[in-house]
Amino acid sequence: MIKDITKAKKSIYEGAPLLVAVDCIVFGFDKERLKLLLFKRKVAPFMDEWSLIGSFVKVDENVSEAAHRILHESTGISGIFLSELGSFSNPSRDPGGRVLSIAHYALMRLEEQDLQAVANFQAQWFDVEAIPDLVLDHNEMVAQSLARLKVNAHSHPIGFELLSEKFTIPQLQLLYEAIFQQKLDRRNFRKKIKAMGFLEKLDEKDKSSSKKGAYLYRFNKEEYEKLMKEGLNFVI
Amino acid sequence: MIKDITKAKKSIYEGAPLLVAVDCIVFGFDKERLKLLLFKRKVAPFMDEWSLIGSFVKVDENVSEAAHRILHESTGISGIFLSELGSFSNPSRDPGGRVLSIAHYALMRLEEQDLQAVANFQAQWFDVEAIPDLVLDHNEMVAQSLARLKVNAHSHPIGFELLSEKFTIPQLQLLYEAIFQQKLDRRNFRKKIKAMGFLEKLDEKDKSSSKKGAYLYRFNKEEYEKLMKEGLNFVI
DNA sequence: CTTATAAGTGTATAACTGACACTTAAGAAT
DNA sequence: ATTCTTAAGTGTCAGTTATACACTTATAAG
Repeated sequence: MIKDITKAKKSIYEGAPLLVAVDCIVFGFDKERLKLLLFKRKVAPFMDEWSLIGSFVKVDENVSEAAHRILHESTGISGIFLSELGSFSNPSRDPGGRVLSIAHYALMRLEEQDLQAVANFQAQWFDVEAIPDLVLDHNEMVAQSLARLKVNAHSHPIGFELLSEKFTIPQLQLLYEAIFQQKLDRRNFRKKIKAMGFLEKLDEKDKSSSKKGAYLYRFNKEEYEKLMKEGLNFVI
Repeated sequence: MIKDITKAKKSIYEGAPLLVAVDCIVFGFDKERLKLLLFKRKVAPFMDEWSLIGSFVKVDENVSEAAHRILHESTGISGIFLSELGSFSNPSRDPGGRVLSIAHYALMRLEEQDLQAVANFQAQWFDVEAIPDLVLDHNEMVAQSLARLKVNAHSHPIGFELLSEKFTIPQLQLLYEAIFQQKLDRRNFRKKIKAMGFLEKLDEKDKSSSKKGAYLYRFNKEEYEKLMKEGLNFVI
């Protein structure tokens, strides 16, 4: 920090600037499986290889703004949950130059149109169980994001960023099973999640996955925030 | 990322480079209280104001290496636990220029010599309950670090980075009380921490804080790592 | 009207958490 | 020598929470 910036510019970076980029690890949930958004690069270098979406931070924006902007420019997606994962700064991580990337992971609800829409951007949703080889250190970024997601899911109702406004309890359970990568007991899951008190049962049913149909619920955000302030422990 | 680096250098940063710095939030524990290491700046700007230690990342090192190097150069401290907190990137955070800082928090054992040694570097250990106004956004960095420390202390035996090799259970309890900012029950604390199974009782006593003396313990790292792999839940 | 399928529900046992009070060791004071 | 002071060390019980587990119900399909 602020030793002498003018000197720093000259002595540290002259002729070999350090560029700052943002990469986004975008997770979505299509009511059954956890998905990851990837892009097929259409230009050199790494033409035709799969990659996360990312670009450079501009001088007049902070990194969070950059992440939102880049995501919007590259996919049309906006207004979703984004959280900083951490920096990836190995000096030789990018053969094209010294680029430090601040990875962000994003969570979004996958509606029908999202599955279509991203195709216009040469993007594709992959099942997290079947992620291809990615450019640079992007596989490592994905692995760290999944680990972070697992940890955070224990203390935040992350599920609600990933589900559409109305969802069934079996859908919510599928999501948590995808995040934790383990089967959960149906009865105990329902008991716990209901006991937390921020689910609102609706009078509608979703019959897309069974004849009987499952009741739809809604997440009561006010109730949740009240509970968080009191120190909710969200253990599934 | 990697759209076209040559173009990026030109169009994004020409004449207004974005510099990358690292700031270190260094916590220590002196067997009684949680402390924070601060520096009195001896040069303009912000002469004579208190500040965290930080400097610029060099082109041939990653940010973690930079944090260790900067800490060593500024304090003589080396080989301590360091973890990335996150980026601070408000474009106007530093009036001297566009500097993005990646904050790292560090935990260290405070031995007698450390209390002396830092004086040679115009540094001073402050009680975390009494931190002065700091330059730039450093107070915010400290606040976020304390919050992170609180969260992490629940899932990692952070205490052991902050205590010297041999410690008593009452010292360990004081540390957790400082981190969580609440009193804990002596009997229950002892019960839980012992049940975790990675404390080795020694035949020595520390009589610095009572006539009776408290038994010294040692942290068994192998045992701890074995437990972590099996999925230890470190809840104090 | 039978069948197949996923949704929905309750209970009993074990494990854990949290509250709580007296005894002990040893130096200090008399 | 005896008493006093101080922090260290110890166990139990009650309440809560976690886990394991099996049958009934609603409805569309055949």
